[in-house]
Amino acid sequence: MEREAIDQVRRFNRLVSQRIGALDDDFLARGRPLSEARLLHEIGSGHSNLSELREQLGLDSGYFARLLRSLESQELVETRAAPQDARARTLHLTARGEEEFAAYEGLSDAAADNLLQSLSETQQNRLTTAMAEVERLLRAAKISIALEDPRSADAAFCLGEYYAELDRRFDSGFVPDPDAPEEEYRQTTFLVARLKNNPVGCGMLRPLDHDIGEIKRVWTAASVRGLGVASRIMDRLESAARDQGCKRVRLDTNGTLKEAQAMYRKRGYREIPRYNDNPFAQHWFEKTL
Amino acid sequence: MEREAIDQVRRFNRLVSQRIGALDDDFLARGRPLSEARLLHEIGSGHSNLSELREQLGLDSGYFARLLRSLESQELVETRAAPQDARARTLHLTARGEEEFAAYEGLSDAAADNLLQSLSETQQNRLTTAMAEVERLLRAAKISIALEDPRSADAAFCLGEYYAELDRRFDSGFVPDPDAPEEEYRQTTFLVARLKNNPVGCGMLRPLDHDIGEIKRVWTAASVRGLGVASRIMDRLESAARDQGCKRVRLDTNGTLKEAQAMYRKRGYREIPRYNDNPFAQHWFEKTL
DNA sequence: CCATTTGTCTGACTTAAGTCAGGTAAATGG
DNA sequence: CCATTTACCTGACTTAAGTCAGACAAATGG
Repeated sequence: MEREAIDQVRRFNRLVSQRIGALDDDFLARGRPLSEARLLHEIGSGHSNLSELREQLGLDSGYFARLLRSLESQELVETRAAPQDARARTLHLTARGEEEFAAYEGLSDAAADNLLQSLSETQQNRLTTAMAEVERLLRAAKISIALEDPRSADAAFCLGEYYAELDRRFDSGFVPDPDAPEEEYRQTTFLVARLKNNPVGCGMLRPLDHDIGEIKRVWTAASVRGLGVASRIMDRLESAARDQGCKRVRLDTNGTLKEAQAMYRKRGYREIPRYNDNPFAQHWFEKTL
Repeated sequence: MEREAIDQVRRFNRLVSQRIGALDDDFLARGRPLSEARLLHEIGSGHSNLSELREQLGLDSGYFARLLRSLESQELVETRAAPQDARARTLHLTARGEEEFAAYEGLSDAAADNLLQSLSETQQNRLTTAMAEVERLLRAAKISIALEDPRSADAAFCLGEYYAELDRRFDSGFVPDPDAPEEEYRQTTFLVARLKNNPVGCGMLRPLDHDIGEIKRVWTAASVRGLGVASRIMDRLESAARDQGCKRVRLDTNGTLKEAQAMYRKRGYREIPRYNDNPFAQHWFEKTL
């Protein structure tokens, strides 16, 4: 199973990189080095900030400057001083640049369409559906989850976002608890999910009783919802609880958080009577580990 | 819809080529140019014929020789004269080469596993399933279907394979009709499906009555079954029939060809009474276009 | 207001990757 | 058996892609 999955991924990579390689060569077809074509494409797609773009493409600043000079000498791109900072530069396509950009777009579209056209309609639909799934999951795989100090800046950011959302969604609004004492922090397992170093989710576990843990503050940024981040956080928190010797975990929630409740039930949580005096809680759940 | 599908394909390509690029760089991590690493990998995977491999990788013969010299000087690869032809050479890994090959394999496995490990188990299954689907369909998309003279070598090859298979599968064996007269060929629409110029499927349409066409000899090579090639051939034949003014198409089949019958029914064919005297036919179908 | 940092640029270099024009020896077809 | 083809090789070259050290001017922080 394991072996099969790895082989599938590797076969996929091999096949796709051939295919994609072939598509990329179409870029070359317009008689321009690939790096220039790519840069032109990025500028045309609205990246007008030089340093940001260089950072994103991960290129050496000298090399990048030279690529720009080349595009300028072809009169495809103009650079202007940035309004706020005379050292920085902004990038813009000229009219000719726009034309070239459109030509590349047309080529890329044609290549994609060509691929689709060699399939029946049913197959086309299956292909795009499967591609969307692969894309979604590759995106999800880029998100890493790690232990974090609950007093760190990233933890604070996640909690801030979480509280703001609760305040928006609860009928009664929401006011967070005051900060927990040091003692409590020490016993807390706090996880942060990150996409390229940006925090996009969190969740925590704390002891409730000698063999019961409580899961709290599971949050996912809107930008990454539907990627199963909350599930992965829950997985990790539950296995942490198990490692700490808990037999059961509990959690509470508000009636307006329907998706969360659906997830809890799907993960095997059962509704139980009120076990705390949280004024914002309307449902209480428990799962036996 | 169209637009969305194209965008999905392009988004997928972009995302995947980044990911794959990152995987490929891992090859570089062993301090060897990518082309050498790739060549080593191919030789290790059992490609021992120099000219075949060069052909497959599409490399210049001079360049290829140089790559080989480099691998030889690193004592990773040995070349020997081919037994049947003293001009040709065969390629083999040395013991050190095997070690390096195993190291690359390990790295690739680790990269794939690393990707999988950052997903939940459910997500891993979904990812590999979707990848298998994409792979299957990309493979299918490489198959092109084109009009062909029914007397060409490729058509003869397909028909030969088709008849051989019928002979194997029919309880009574199978003996093909003698060649049709020129007149009949002229009215026949013959299609051949090809994968990289190798014929892997065929199918034909001929007029049966003034507004009825007959589909015959739809065959798919075992190596590409399950990729929907037969469906695509049927699509093309039916639309050819429509273009020729047919209102209905008919076909006959033998009882042992269960998959074919299932496909016909799925495509809207209904069983009808015997309409010809084909001694090998046991079922007759018709579809209104 | 001055030392330092930041954002961009130039010049001099390297490496990977590939092309092209021949050259040699074995095989092959008439 | 000889002219031609085939399979591989070498040497001389090119191009894309990138690295690195340092230069310069604007911004910034104390």
